[in-house]
Amino acid sequence: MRSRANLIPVYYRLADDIKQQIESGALKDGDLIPTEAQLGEQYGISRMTVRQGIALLAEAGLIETVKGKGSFVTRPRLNQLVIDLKNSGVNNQELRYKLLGVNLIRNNRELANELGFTGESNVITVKRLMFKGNQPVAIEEKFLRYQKGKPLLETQLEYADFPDLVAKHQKSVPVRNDMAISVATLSHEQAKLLEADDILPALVIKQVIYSKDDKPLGVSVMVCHKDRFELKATSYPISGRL
Amino acid sequence: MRSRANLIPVYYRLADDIKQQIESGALKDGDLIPTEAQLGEQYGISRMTVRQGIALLAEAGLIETVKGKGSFVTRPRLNQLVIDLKNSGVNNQELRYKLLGVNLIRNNRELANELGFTGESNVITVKRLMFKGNQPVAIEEKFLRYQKGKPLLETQLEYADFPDLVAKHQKSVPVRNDMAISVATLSHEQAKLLEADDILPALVIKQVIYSKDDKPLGVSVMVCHKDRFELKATSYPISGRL
DNA sequence: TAGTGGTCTAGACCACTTT
DNA sequence: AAGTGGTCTAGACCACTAA
Repeated sequence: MRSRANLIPVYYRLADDIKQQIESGALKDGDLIPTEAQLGEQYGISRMTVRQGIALLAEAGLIETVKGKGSFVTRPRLNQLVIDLKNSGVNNQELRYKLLGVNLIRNNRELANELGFTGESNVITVKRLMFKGNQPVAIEEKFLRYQKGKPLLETQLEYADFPDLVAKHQKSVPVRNDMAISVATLSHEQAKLLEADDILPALVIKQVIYSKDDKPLGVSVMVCHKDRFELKATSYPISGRL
Repeated sequence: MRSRANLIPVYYRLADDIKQQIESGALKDGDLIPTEAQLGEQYGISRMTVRQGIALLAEAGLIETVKGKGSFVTRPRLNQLVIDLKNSGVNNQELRYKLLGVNLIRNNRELANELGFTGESNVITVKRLMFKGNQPVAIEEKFLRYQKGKPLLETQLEYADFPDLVAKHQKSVPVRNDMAISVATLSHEQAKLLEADDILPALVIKQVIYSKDDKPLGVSVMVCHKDRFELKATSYPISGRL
């Protein structure tokens, strides 16, 4: 029953109406929203269409539906924060890259084991320096499980982000990326690259990308200048989709 | 057309089948999956049911559908990492809390302004120490916009996480949580609380919770012992729901 | 037993893309 | 013009929850 004048689907309008009621406080945490049948009646639409709207709200984390009971209002899940490496902070548009070196380290089973690359003894390393303007902000070192017949292209090495690079070089499909954020002190060499003092603390961001069977395919370690780099996250972006 | 023997919905089985094909590499990045009509034919189900399965895959970030064209396989979005404060690392189950103090700071418009609490001059502060076992791992200081007639309960102060506390104390509904992760050096006082050396670097996690109209409702600053605390994130969890 | 959400059908018309 | 996905209908039966 979409109005001809506007292009907004009915189910979307329904979802937005309820969202407004939640954000204004008219519907509070724990409240039941009207049943699907009631909403269908109110809006003069079929139940399947109502369900589309309700699905949107559930996706956004604004409601939770329980079979046999109804749909309850829940507070948005502000405990879940999302780091978007494509946009916020890390692989930002403003950032420039300088390739420091690419190496194929052969027959080093020790290193491979340390990285979790089981059954492999050859490791590819890629080292880059990240700049904001003319200031170096971070050193990034990537370790890739060696994959025969999947050469790395120059352009990828310089510009591709880590998940992309792994996807391009590996035959296994990458399905998970784990990140650990910690603090370390700059080594002499690192300090020189970042044009910083020796003893300066630094933010360390380590990523490990896994295949379906939990085999590590690649490891990335970023060492970031504490005053020039800040990692940002925001709450579950799905909430914003409505 | 659900089999009587199993309880798994058809649309779910369809989605899982395609997921397997993607993760095994049979369907690659950029490939078109069969059209909705074709899938309906293959599985002997109606188009609306096919669409339910396709919606699951799109939610998981495994495909993207384009009107008039079809559904394309996309690599899982490993650039989006999720920090789950409820489970991973921060407000962990294993952590214990010790309340250090609660204060109502009156008539301090300077502090309120600094926190972004426009039009407010009273600020509530809550300070806690977080323990893992008997070791202090982090100092957490929260600043809340003062809200008349919404007292803070003892149990909330000691156990509630930050978004919860804000939700309980504010009349405005919290809708966004922004986080910034940085590095600092421990002050003398902080070092003493964390039973650490004075000059030790520390991980600083700052959160700001906003209402619908982008008014800050609360600020939380966590100062974490570098060797006892590691912040963890993992790729978009929706991918795992299938 | 009555009410709820979960699954599914067999159609329809539309907007968009490609040929 | 033909094919695609997007929206929507008016039913149906089921599983679960509550009284």
